[in-house]
Amino acid sequence: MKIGELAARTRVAPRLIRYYEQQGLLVAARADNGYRTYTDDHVERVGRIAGLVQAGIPTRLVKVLLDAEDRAARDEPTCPKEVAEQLAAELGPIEERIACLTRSRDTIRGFLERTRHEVVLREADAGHPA
Amino acid sequence: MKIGELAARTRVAPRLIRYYEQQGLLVAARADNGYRTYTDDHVERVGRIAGLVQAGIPTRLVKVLLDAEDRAARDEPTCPKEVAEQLAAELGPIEERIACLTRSRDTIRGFLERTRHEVVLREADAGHPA
DNA sequence: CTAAACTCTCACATTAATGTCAATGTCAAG
DNA sequence: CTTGACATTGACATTAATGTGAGAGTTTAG
Repeated sequence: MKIGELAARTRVAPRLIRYYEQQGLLVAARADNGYRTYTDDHVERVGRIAGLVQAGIPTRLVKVLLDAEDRAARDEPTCPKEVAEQLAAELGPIEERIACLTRSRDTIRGFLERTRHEVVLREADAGHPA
Repeated sequence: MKIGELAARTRVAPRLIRYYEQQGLLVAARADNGYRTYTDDHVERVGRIAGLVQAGIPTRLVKVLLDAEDRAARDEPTCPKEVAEQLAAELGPIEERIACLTRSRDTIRGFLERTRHEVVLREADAGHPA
């Protein structure tokens, strides 16, 4: 598929897909005409990249992470010591982010539950007003 | 306490603490001399702000979130419909971020486990080489 | 064949979060 | 009282992620 379809499927702007490629997070084959061509695998890859970037992971680290995932997927647990150190250094901050977001998620859920009840009550009132 | 201590305790630069205040995420009392003064509560607050910002939540939304948490803490489940909508809109993206980060966390953990084993093995080899 | 829709590259603008520096004021210790 | 550490404000710089537009080639539908 071409970049437009990939963009549509991932809801990531073509501009960004090219940017991610430029940052080395993504490799795209080229058709004879120079157009980038992608496979279904790229859909997941781009989604993952965008997710991590939106979660505040800078592209430089996203690269390290995805490289690690790629190796894991290929059952290649070998990983240069230096990379392992980078990963280890990221673990803490990532866990903090998860904790922070989880807490906010729970807060929001709590609010929405109560709000939904209120709405229901209000609708009930509207249904049979005094 | 003054801004320096708060910065040290939260590991957030004074520059940013002031920035967060300017964005309305934080209210600081002022001493007679104009110095900002903080309480212990601010330590947690600033930590939370920094955590969310680093998790990719823009300050504008952090404000909405923290306002909600404040209300929840005060048992004030009332919340303008408009705010509830904003919260609802954030929920999805936040969950995605959590999912993304969680996956990366697991990948990293897996790697580190295996790496640790390798290191141990290598050390063992070093201990009694052929 | 032609027009519209896509693609390419390149350049420039923007936004948010942050760093940095300068000029000034305050405070605490010697 | 002076010096050094810290605070204040304000201006300016930077970085990363993104938006935007131009100019040129490609493809597809009519």
